[in-house]
Amino acid sequence: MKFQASKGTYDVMPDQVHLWQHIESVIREQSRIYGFKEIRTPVFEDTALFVKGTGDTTDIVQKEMYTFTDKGQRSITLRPEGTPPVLRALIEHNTLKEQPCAKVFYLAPMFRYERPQAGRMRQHTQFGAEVLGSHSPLADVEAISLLFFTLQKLGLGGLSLRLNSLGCAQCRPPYRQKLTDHFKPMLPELCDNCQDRYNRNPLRILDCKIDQAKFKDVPEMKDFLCGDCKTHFQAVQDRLKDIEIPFTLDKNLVRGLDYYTRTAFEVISQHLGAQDALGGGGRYDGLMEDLGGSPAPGVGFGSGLERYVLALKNQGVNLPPEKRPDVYIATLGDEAVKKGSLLCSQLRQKGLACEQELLGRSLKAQMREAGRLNARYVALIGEDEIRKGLVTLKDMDQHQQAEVAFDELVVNVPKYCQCE
RNA sequence: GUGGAUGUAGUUCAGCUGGUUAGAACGUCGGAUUGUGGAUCCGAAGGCCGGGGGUUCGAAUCCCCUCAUCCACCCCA
Repeated sequence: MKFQASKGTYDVMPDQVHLWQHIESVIREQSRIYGFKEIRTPVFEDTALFVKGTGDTTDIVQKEMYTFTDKGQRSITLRPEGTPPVLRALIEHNTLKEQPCAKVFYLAPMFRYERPQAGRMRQHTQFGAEVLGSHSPLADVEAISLLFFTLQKLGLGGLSLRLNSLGCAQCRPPYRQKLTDHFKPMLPELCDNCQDRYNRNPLRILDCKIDQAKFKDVPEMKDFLCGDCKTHFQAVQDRLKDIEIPFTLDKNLVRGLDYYTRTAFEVISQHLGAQDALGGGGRYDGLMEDLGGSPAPGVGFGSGLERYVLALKNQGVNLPPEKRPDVYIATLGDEAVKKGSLLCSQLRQKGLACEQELLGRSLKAQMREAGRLNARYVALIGEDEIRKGLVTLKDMDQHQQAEVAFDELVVNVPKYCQCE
């Protein structure tokens, strides 16, 4: 039996970790600048939270959830998306009663049972953010701009933002009716999938790539938007223009989740394959109430870090260099090994990143190792050094070395090692 | 869930229509330099050729099954 990572999961090995840490630190810093506080919720929740929040007509709930029964006979689900748990937590902790508006972000693993492919994993990591309590178009722009500028800050290029308005509880039902009326006569001509969508959520038919050609004279949401929705949508667009976020209107952008109202958006990258959305989101003015909280509007997004990584690699972005070890301690002989291990410990106490030989290899091999690790200095201790009570300190960049008294080196490290 | 492609040293890959001890590059280890890295040269280690079954005198190579990975559909981040 040879074990391997489960289907759709992967390991981030040590040589890749700095890329992830870089992305995560940019995300945290951007979130701070935009005034979003981090929130951490459990990896699993009561299954009903997603059935109710995400929506039982969605693919996520219908076929993609990791659901199991625990020993207490509770139905538990590994979270497939971040928004319902976040709202649950805000409701549970009465956050909006203490403050009228809350802005939170999360950076956490999500789980969906899907067939893996480029940019789609069963366990993936999402950066998401939510603005709760505000109807203002500015709230929409807060979410969109955090997403967009964070991607930009990371050096992701070839971005485009697509925008649409799905209307509200007042104006969407009539539109939905109009849409079903429109599709009814042509239903037999539509693909199997769309026939299914017709019953589940007719708006999603607009997303279909196969039948696009038949959609020429389909009624459009924009002609049905109520006055408030129209004003809101226009204001979102105006504010985006003010802050110079380019976007295109996409009347077919529907989003797969049931809870969206008004604004829906998506950021896609040219540098990705079929799964080209770096992030997407929208407004969900009814969701707080659906989940048992006091009515409150909200808007947010989710975005996939695996796709950031893919896109960054595909476009060949270079990253800030990894931190190098300050000192590599090379030793020859038993006494030297003991002395070296003491030096290593003392230098570490002083805050230097130190490595020592653990395999007892030849000096040549130790030097090669130091080179491979890109150590700034090598502290060499052999029999000569032991006899004289000193250390040969080699500057690996300058190819120079000098002898320094052991005690002097430990006491006065900065004088000898110019370390960042 | 559907379709296509691919599984050979640690890694990336050769291996033609089946024919002896399965190769290269990079990496690793050692040596040239008995105590000094990245370059160069020399050498070594390292493979149940994804797994199982079948055809054959003979299978990495052909057939079947299976598993896995990748890509795409679907859907989404």
